[in-house]
Amino acid sequence: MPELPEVETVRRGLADLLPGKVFASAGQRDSPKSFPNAEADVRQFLVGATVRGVRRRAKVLLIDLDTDHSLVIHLKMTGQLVFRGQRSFGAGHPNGSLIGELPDRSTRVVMAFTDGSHLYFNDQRKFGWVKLMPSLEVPNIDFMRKVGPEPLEADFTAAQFAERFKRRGKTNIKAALLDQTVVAGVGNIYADESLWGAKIDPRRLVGSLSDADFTRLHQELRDVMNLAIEKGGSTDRNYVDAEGRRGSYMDFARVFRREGQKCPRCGEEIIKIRWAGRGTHLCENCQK
DNA sequence: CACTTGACCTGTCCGC
DNA sequence: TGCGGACAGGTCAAGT
Repeated sequence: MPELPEVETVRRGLADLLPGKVFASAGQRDSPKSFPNAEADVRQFLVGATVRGVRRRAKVLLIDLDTDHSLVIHLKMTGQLVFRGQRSFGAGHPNGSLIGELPDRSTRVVMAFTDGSHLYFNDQRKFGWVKLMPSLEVPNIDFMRKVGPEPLEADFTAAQFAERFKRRGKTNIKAALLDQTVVAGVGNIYADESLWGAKIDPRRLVGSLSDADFTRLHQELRDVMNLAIEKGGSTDRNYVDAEGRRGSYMDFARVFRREGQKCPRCGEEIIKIRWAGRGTHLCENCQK
């Protein structure tokens, strides 16, 4: 999915577009799991509600409403949240949208605003969801209670980062990085990219890493995620931002999806293996 | 509790 | 061009 940099890019787009808009309607098209909300709640707390702001926690988006309710949204693997103004436009429009007419066959939820604009939730694989709930309950859902700290917070130190991994000492560093309860927002792309940057083999046991290893990994993870946000995220397949545009981080990736190419650091061949249940890219020559 | 594996879905690509 | 299988950026539940 959409990992932290992609979700943050969508958040920034929506934060420019949505505040002040008033919901006119919202409903699922053919996939009840994508929008599992009682019709009565939608009528009472969403229709007529004004958007106050858009937040992100880990890979979760939060659209806050003036009814003290929030739309809680997870894009999972293939989710997209695409905004369209009153005048609809398709591929090739000057704004660079890659998405054509909406809704399309992967549109699961359509949200309309009173000014005639729309927000579409597209999700090919139907893993994602849009849930309406009281804003005060959001911190109490299981995921929010368990999720680890935000890696890009200014006061998140290398020492705190290393400390978080202690309870996962017997597993490998790749699996631990993907564990959202250790640190929030890391997915397969930025796990591989940051491990390459820190020169750490993804198969290493967490317990075997030194303080210096954690310090490098902490720095590389923050650097690569900040660069990815600057580039509008990674579009490997489905990901697009709030206006349907692709991200360009994949042009800058060092190992992810670059198997068979030369390592930009040492020139040896980048390989792809199956590890921690995921496709994993590395340079065996410089990641130890 | 820590850890691993399979399930949830649809679409695409690759080998036969 | 058809078909089976593997795989795809993420969590969960259920197993050991």
